[in-house]
Amino acid sequence: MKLSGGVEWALHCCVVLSAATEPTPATKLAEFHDVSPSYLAKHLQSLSGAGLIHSTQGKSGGYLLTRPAAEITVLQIVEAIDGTTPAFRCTEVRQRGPLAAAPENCTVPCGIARVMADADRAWRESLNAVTVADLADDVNSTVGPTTLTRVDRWLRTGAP
Amino acid sequence: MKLSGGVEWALHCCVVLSAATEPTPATKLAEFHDVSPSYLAKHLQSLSGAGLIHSTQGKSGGYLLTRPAAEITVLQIVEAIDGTTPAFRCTEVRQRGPLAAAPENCTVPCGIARVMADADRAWRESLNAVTVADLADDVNSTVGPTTLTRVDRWLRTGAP
DNA sequence: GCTGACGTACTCGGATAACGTTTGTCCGAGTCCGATAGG
DNA sequence: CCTATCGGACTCGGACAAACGTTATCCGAGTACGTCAGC
Repeated sequence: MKLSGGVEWALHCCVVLSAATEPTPATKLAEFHDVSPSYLAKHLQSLSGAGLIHSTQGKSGGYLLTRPAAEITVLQIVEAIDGTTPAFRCTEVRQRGPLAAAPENCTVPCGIARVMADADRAWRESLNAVTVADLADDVNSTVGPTTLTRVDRWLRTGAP
Repeated sequence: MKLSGGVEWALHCCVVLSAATEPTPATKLAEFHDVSPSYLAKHLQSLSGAGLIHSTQGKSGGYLLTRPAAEITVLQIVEAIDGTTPAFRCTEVRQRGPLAAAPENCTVPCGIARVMADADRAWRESLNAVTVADLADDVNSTVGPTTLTRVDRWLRTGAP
């Protein structure tokens, strides 16, 4: 089981965008994180398609969060990049083979599918309990109180 | 994020093996579930390598659980097939780019990595709370009390 | 009748190809800012 | 001096290849059982 690598980039980008005071183009975000601009653009499009960020075109265009950072959860970002389909997909093995169960007896998921679905739910609930604002606060309290302010200044002026 | 399809087969096989009274060859398990024998064998090898099932060769050889079903958790099976590496892998983005953090300031994981690790832990704890014996009980209480007994009889004789 | 060795058939185990998904890249359509010319 | 128009450059968005991992398969090494010959 592997999560798409773009999830990490998207999360960092959202934290950065929560500190941005004006639209930030994808190239700036890519330069800031030192990653491939083309590939990052692809993931930002996914975030845009999910309605988490809003894009404006033109000379001073770029991306901006559509909601306050406290109203965007980590789960929403993960699902925007990685999709909402559960990791485990039941193929109804019990309905195959010589002792197959009849379809009319399979109105409820089998025990294995239920266990996996419960675990998936626990995973998603854990991610849904944290917002982008929480992540931003963590950065400020860990690295330094003025970190995100300096990030915003770098995005606007390029000064460290 | 997608889980290996072999996980489902491995779980079903372990439930069946918990009912088996004598070594069961891979071909029987494949026939019972109506899946590819060669590919199922590969996953059974993974389970064997993890020490969850024991293999005996020869004419009446096959696979058998190494422990009582109540001492084998779903998590152990999932990790045997899918590996123990977490779904999210932190690439230390914070140490890259123009405002990179110094490595000596990165003694603890960043907030994003912590959140993802917490979710992973919740997922694994949820899976670790269920044993193969629980799954077997569920089958007996859902389909019928004699289901696994009939499965064992089919494995030995071939009679439905 | 009992014991020992042998042959056979069946088992697992690892090494080997084909497919699909993810990753990575590129170019085109659309839009806003600034310069410029006219009133 | 103010305003309307035009040009240019920068932005996002979607369509197009390459690489990795998963899926699927095969054949070889090893072992326990059944048989058979000898005692």
